[in-house]
Amino acid sequence: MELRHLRYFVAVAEELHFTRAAKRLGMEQPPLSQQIRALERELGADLFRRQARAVSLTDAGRAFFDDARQILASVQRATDHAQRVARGDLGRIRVGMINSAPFHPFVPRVLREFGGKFPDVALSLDENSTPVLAAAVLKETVDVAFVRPLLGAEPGLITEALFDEDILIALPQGHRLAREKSLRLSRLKAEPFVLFSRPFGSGLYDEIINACRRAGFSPRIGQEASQITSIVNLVAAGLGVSLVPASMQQVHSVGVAYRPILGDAPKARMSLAYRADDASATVHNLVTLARAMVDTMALAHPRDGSTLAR
Amino acid sequence: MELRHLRYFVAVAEELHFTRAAKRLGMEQPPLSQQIRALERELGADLFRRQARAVSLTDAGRAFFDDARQILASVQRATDHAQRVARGDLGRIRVGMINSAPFHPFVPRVLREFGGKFPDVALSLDENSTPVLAAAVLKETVDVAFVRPLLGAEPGLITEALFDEDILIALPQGHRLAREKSLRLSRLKAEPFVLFSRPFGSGLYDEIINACRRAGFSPRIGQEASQITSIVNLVAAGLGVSLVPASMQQVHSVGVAYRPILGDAPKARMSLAYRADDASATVHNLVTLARAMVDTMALAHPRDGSTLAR
DNA sequence: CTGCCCGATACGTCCAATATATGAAACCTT
DNA sequence: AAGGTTTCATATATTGGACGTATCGGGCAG
Repeated sequence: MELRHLRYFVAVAEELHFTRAAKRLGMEQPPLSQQIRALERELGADLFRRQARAVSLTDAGRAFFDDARQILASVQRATDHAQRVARGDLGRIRVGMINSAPFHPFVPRVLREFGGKFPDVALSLDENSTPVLAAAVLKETVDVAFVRPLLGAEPGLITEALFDEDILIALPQGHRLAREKSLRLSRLKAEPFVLFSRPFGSGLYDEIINACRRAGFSPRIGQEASQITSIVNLVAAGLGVSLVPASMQQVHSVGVAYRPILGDAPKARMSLAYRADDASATVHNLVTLARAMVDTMALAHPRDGSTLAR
Repeated sequence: MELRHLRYFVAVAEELHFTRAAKRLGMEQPPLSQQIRALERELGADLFRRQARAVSLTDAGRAFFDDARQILASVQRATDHAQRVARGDLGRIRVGMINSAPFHPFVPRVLREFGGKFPDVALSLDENSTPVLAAAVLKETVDVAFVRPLLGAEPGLITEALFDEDILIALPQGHRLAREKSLRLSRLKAEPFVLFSRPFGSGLYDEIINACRRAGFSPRIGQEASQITSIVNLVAAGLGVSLVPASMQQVHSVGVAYRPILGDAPKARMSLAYRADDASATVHNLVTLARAMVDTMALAHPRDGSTLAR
């Protein structure tokens, strides 16, 4: 049995007239009659009663009619379905993001825009550190991730820079250095630092350490934390100073004073990571959308502490 | 798109290997590849990713896989479905029956047997008078009916005699004539009769009137009723005598005395009525079953007041 | 580098779906 | 009652497309 048989059968069942049905199907009547006969032979049951001037459905025909229409509708649905998935109009995307990402307006904005454009794509989120996210993308438990720089290149993983964000000095409120409007890095030489613990760290860690080195000192690590929010909390508690992405100003304005860096300053790069061999349209759509939004963001706020990285 | 494409696609999706799938489908690999390509072209979406040594499903392929399997299962179900309906294994039958039918053990027995043999055939019942049932069968609101004789033959309606049932004299308990064990019809000459009103009557009415005529009198109609149970009730109330099928003995043994007729006696014939052009297997099954049960009934109770009519 | 695995491509064959022509039955018209 | 019309079935020819055979080509392994 082929779908052709079902299409022909439904046409005849609807018209109850072979000649008219054939016309509607864009074919001649004899082959239509033949195909219906073949279908009946295969089923081992008559579907029509051919009376003198009236074609009517048998009981089996009536039963088969309902089923056949449903099947044809299912085929149509399956086709649409597959096409939508192929276009990325329908499906699922698992997005990873570094813990600091939600505080930069860009990331939530991209996700909101994506959700508006592709309402039938289920979006699931996973907040984590950059190395964990990179591994998750390669393991295919996450499709695309907003990450900070990796320590090294991962084969099969594309990390596409989106923008560079300024890094600010985070000081406990009331700290001696907080009286200044802006500071050179070297001023932090004697201060205890609150930073990522290395194994959890991203390339951002190296970026900061190197900037300190260039400023002539090696930061004294007082406290370690694995998440950016914890770092801000420790600074607020007066346990040390830190260097954090500008977008962290959004949190904890009480307890923490953020000051720009004078002179040679490190940058916090935000990148999009995804599998090099990922053919998924949803991922492609998200990446494309993010790229486009980076451009419009640059036009809208040319000097908001972020600069184009591409 | 044809079901062939879905079958091929499902095979490849299950094997993730064109050559193996082709073998499983009993064909060669090149035409299989071609058909899959054609399917992909028609959908406008790739279903497989052909890597060096590994075939895998794309997102669209995964979506289509689920749908395709369901469609193929639906086709199988529709086929089974139609075949079962054609065999009369599945469906519906609307059975009509004359009001007196439920009191003869035969009718409920046939229905019980039918329900046991064809549990997936929904059985609906309609109790009514013979002419109403005959009209209902022709109008196709009833498929088959247990009826008494019709006044005349109806074109397109087959009435197939099942058995003839004795007719008894129904007397009010304590009636003068109830002292007799059995009576000639002529003894009822002076009695007021309780009978069907003519328009509602079946051929049974004529049968009774004619038997009385043969016995030398025309029955004096005292009361009329449209249903056999009402007639028995009126007799029990002492409003007259009547002639009723023997199976009515089952009701109202108090209040009514039933006496056999001596000599020339009318018979109550039970027939099965159905449309001459009815091709329905359920109807055929019921009619065949009823015929067979008439035969076994005759063997089991050769002298129970019913005689074979065929 | 060579051999092998496996899907794609090229091309010929053949069947089956279709078209054309005609038949047959039933109903309508006159 | 005869002829015409409608409508589905049958007969036969045609053709397109599904399939098979042979071969290619890319990539991985040994």
